[in-house]
Amino acid sequence: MTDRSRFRVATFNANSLRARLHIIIPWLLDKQVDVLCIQETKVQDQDFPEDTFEKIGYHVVFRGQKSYNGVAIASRHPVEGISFGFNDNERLDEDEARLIRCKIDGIHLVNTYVPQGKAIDHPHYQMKLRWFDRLKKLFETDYSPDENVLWCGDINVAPEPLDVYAPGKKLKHVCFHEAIRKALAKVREWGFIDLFRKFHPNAKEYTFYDYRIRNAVKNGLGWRIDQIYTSRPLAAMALDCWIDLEPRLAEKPSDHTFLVADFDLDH
DNA sequence: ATGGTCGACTCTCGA
Repeated sequence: MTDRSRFRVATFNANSLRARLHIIIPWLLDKQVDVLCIQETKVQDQDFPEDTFEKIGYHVVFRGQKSYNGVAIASRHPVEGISFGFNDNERLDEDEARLIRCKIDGIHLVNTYVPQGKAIDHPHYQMKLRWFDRLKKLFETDYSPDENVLWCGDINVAPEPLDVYAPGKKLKHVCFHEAIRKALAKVREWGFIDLFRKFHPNAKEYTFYDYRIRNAVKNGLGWRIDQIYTSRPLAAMALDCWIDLEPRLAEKPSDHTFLVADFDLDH
């Protein structure tokens, strides 16, 4: 896996980028990652640790806000066509800190931090439902399923019962409620392949473990709410997709893990 | 598992 055609992409909800640099920087170097999509950076642009990434050979593009949200993409390859948020007429300021797009090595990348939604009877849940509708429109208007498109990030939805522990008890949870799973399914209908599921159809593996649950990893009390989706042509070039628990097992852990995918861009 | 822990920032909110 050292040939030039190998392309490794990862996604990570940092829950404060600056608080996770001790995990992210060594990991990028150790795992030879080409592109890392980051969510919940929780850092304003003027305070972004750009030098830390530049020093290890990564370009980084980002948009953040104080305390909440924030997205970034770190890349060893040149980054083109950077944009933030949606282009529709429902624009919210925070959308720019939740959706970042660019093109790297001929691959169209969309990195999202989907709103969590709070509770199914809260206005934020309606906003979350609309967010997926807007995302579906964005893919329909700006991309073709024939292109190499990769959409990843903290999707904040477990797509299927297999993707959350005790699914029967999560039916009213904003990350598993029927309406939100249907909204996500409609975006997926654009032509996306869920890469983790492509390679691990029956795996009960999760990308997020709540801090508040003791021994959550050991007891399998997690959620697969971070995902990497690709168009069919790009999925055909995928070699594997897996969850790296390193951030969750670190001495000063994160609640999310790394989700990684490898591609052979020559095939 | 049926509670609780982090991170950012004021002290309580968001996840």
